[in-house]
Amino acid sequence: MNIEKTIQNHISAALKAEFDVEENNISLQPTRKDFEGSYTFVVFPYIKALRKSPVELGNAIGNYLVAHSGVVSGFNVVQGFLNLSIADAAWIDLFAGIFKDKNFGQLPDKQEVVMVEYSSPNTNKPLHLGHLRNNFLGFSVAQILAANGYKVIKTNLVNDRGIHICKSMLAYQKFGNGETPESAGLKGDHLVGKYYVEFDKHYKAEVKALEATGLSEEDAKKQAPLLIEAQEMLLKWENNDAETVALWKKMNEWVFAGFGQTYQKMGVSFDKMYRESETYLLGKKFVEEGLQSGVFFQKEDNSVWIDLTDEGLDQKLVLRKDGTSVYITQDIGTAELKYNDFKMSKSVYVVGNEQDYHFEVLFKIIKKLGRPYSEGNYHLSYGMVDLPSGKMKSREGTVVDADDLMQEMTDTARERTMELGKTEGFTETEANELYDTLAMGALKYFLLKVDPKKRMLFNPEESIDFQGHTGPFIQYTHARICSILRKAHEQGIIGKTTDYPILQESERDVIYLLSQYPQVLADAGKEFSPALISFYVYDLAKAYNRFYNEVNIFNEPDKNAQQFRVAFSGLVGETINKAMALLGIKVPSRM
RNA sequence: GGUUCCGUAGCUCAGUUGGAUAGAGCAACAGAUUUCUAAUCUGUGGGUCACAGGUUCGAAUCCUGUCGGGAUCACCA
Repeated sequence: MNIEKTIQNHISAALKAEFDVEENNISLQPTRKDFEGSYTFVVFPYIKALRKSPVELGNAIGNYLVAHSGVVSGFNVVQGFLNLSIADAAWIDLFAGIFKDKNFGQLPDKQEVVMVEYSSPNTNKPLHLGHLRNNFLGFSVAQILAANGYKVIKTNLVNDRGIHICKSMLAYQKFGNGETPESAGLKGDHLVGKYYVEFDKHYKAEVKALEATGLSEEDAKKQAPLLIEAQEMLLKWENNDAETVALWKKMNEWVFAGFGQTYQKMGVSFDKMYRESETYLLGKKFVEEGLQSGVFFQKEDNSVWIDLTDEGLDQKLVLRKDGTSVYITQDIGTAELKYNDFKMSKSVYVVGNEQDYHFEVLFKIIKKLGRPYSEGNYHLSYGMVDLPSGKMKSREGTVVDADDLMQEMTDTARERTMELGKTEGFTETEANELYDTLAMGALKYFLLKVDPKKRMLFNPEESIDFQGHTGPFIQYTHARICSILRKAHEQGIIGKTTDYPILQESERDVIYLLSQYPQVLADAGKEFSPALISFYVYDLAKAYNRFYNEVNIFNEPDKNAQQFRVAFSGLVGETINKAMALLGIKVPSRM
């Protein structure tokens, strides 16, 4: 039985019976802690039309609910707020209903395919902190949508071509001396990243030298020999030059091997990988067709553009004058390919908010081209991750490397666990698994608890915190519950949901939270917001911990109460497990 | 400069369509363990919700303006 629905229906009925008012959209809110009651109905909106005082109206509805609803046991009216107390029997009934429902937390099948594209790395440098937010978000959103009843396809569009790759390749060619990941003792992505930095160093030196000869900064940047070489290399690549392609393939393989390891540690996965090198030609084809049909136009230098001034935007380049494709060219091609593969009705792009403009343009172009996937495109635009020292800049070396960070977190988890002396009874493998679980739990929770749309600050000291509003706090609560269930099992206590005499305040709070789970899940799916789940599961863990401190299970003389509390703890543990899984976070049974 | 997002406690963040005395965590201070895991729990202090107007029974929330910050406006991806 859903208490909320029951009350809403009876308020509607009360308004109809007592005042002849049709109102089917009744909104309830949880009662503030300082007042008695569980649910509150605000009567203000109705007093004017009914010409009643708030107290009169509140009393009338309150009395009606006590008499008819079967769940409201009492009420009080403060100003315009009708606070309703719920009978224990109704809470227990609610709990029993959830306990029985094996599919609790899985919403009905929507018969709809949704694609979530995330990660989308460049193959010229290793992943960093910003990518962590992206990957955790993307994976979590995919889990949340699946729990909402969608068929979800996770994809990763790898930007494996373009001028940036050529920069790494060129620098490797010039300064690499045949180095390999094995010979350098580096992960492949880190090795390639090293040469990207190398390129930038030499390029800057060239620019400086040119400026010294009297060139303007702008001209110097365009005329630096290294950049020109890189541009030539891109042209050669697009013309399938054998040597260039061979080098490109070799370096890409290094990077993919490195990324694979990182993804595994992050605990993310994909159903399908797309490579920009496989989609840009299709994009070019659409540009040509669009040029014929007049969606695009060509300038004198042969570059191709779209005019979006009628939409309040600018003109945007879609093909360079040398015929090579740009970022958006391949995105047009990729969109087509993805749709052909999966015929999805919604497509979510998890990409940073610095690309808001890019996606606005992309979606408009798709519409102008009249593609069948013109609708349902959504840019999940998340804010940057800042450091206390300011913005991360890969070229200036102020990035936090993803691999390093995850390793540090694991080290910290190990230290912390040992300090607390909690490793007893663990094999070495189990212990290492635990450190990993805790480390990733802390990191993921830290990055996911903030509203995705907002930029956030990454404070290294706070992120490794294991107390308070953190992943490990929730994991700890789960481990505690498992401990109780183990003991109950040993003592042969079976959970049940009937014959429970009097509920504690903290038990009511927990049951209320449990009942909210489907709604929170639906909201999180609608908003694409793992943060909603994060806050929910934290609240649940906190409420359970309060119960844990106030109430004892195994010393409880009343066997009915004991059995109820075992069932109760089990359900909280399961719900924590489910909610954390939506965030991509594992929960240990001991810690 | 145009567009756009943001400004809530010392710090990091919540605050669902406008609802009561604006909430958590961290940090500070004071407590709780003969009993199921103290990575826990309880309590105290801490606020001009950037500022000024407006809308109304009622505004952190909606509207206008001002100030401050970010992103973007590339033949980079």
